[in-house]
Amino acid sequence: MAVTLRDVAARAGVSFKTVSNVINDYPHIRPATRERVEQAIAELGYTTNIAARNLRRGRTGMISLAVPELRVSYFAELADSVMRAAEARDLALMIEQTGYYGEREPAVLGSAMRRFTDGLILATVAADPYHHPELKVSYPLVLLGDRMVEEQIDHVTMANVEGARAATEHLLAIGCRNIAVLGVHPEEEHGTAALRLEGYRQALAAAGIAPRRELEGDADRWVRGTGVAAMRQVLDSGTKVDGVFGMNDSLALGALHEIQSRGLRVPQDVALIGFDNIDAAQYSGPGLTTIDPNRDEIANRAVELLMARIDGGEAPAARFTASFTLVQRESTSCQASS
Amino acid sequence: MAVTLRDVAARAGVSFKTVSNVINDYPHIRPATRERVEQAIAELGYTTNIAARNLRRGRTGMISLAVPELRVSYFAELADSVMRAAEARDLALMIEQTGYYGEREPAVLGSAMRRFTDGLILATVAADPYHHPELKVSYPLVLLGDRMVEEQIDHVTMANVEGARAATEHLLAIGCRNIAVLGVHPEEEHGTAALRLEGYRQALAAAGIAPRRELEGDADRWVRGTGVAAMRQVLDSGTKVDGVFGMNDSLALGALHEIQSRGLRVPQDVALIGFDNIDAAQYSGPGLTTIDPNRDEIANRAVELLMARIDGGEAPAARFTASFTLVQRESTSCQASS
DNA sequence: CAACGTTATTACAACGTTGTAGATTGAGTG
DNA sequence: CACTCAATCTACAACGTTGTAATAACGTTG
Repeated sequence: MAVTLRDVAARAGVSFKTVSNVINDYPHIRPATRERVEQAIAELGYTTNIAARNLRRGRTGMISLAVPELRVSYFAELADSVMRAAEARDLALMIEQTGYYGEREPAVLGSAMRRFTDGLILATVAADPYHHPELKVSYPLVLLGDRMVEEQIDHVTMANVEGARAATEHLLAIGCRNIAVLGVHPEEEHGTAALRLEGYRQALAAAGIAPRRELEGDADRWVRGTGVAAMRQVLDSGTKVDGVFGMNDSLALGALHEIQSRGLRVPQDVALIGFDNIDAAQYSGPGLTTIDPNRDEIANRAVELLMARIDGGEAPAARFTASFTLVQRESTSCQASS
Repeated sequence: MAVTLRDVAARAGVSFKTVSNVINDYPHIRPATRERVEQAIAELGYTTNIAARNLRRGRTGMISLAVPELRVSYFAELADSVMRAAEARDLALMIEQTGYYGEREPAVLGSAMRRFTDGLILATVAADPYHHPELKVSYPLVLLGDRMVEEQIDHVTMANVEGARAATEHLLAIGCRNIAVLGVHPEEEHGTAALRLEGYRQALAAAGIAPRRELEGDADRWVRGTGVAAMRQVLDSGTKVDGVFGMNDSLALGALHEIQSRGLRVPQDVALIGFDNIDAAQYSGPGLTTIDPNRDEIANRAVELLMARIDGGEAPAARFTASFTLVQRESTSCQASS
């Protein structure tokens, strides 16, 4: 069944080590020999036994990515990006799930499954940066998260505060003055919700506008359903709203639905902006303006950092914050100024 | 760095094979010995080297799942199901992507990456069952697809025709008589689109209703945007529509948007049903009635079949069609009968 | 207490690959 | 033509585990 180096060697009339050399591009091989070996490989359909190579080399060429839930679009798209980044470096990627609230993080961090791979990229949920699972693991680890919480570990993050601020400023720039924010976690001091709320408030403050609690819609999970509810909460308060910042796109899309079902027009009556730039944002009607956190950049940087660690880099923990861009679509276009 | 069986053995004062025996639950070990070994393992933080075990055992304990695109919700949710099914059997899962049109299928089938795993579950796109990549591979393979196209290979599929028929019958049952269908691929004879269209037509025929071309909305990719366009195509034709069957949920959600933005109410003016039961279907307003293809059942069966092949089962190619259920939500409720 | 049959443990040989170091070849040089 | 030095190839020993088979320990029994 399994064709080995020895089988190929026998067929080509060389030592099995020569076959190995051919495969690994050892420079000093006569063209004639190389050709004979390659032909034998082709004839026998040899493929190298990865388990043996891994054992010998002491590494697997696989890395793993742990995300909360694959079925959350943002993470599916992130996984897609990381997969491409890994592929570009000839690495295979394994995906693991830690649960929506990160409840399986400890299990994943300690998992035997992890032994399949050379290192781990962990997309933390990290609502509370001080209540972390044991991150002092003995293998290469890169964190992908909202904020840099852990001093000793490589960390790639996105510009949550700045992005949220830019989103809010965009609404201000097109004339909105009564801007709601959706997705607030009232009790939380760290984590994405707190950071993006901070950006929102910074923008308001810079424009000389005081934040108002009735414009802040709460939402625990950031999905469409809670977006609908949060929008409802704000609109039902009776306050005037001419702009909405959804702290992620799902919230914004939920809000879009609620706004339209009340007979209000987007963007004419209410302008709307999201955060994440998931695929669904461009398919809504109107298309959703949003902050693109540059997943490709995040993914590439994370894989790069991880590889450096795997290769034994002893540099101090690296930090990287990805750039973001504002993607303008119809949900904030041609707004009549207030 | 790496702790091996030998290190543990030295600490526990036994031969390294005894340690191996403890780990592998060999029955004849004295309790005292077992305890000593287990303590040594704990103290040294030993974890077994998977590469070595794989090499020795001749298998990896990993399987791979190839889907077109992870960012398509249906596949993300399918991957989630397969991951759980694999986990339940102590298998690790690797995910690969074959591209929206399956253009990377040949690469994945022949990929060296595949050598990491003991077998492959391939979610085929299979628009054309006769234009297949080389499926005569030498490793265990299970197909997950719309229809059973290949005689020689284990195949798990869903009841596309029956599901579509049930969806359409549901619309008929609540009184719809002018039922549009969205997502038609006019030139295609096989594949999901053709099958679901067939189910739609069967239901109409059984009710004594003739199909009408102007009620069939075309859509190449099945995403929200094309759903909007397909719905527009049908409504712009000026024909009366009181029910819509989206051949998947994304199409239906796109249609929902188009319908509502024309001031029509769902379900009062137009009832709407989808197919797939993706998460987003329950977050729309109104919630989307849809056909649930029972991904968990599909996933479990596929993993089961694959394991049997990996274990050397020589049974003739198995076929399995998952059951489906109709999930009723508001988009088809309390419809005033026509 | 010798002989026996379990129960526990261990020695040894793989699994298929790559790194190291040594052996061979062959061309160029004095 | 011996001599040197690359270029080319090969022998051997790992990597850390598990399967096989042999050995050691230990109660039981006659």
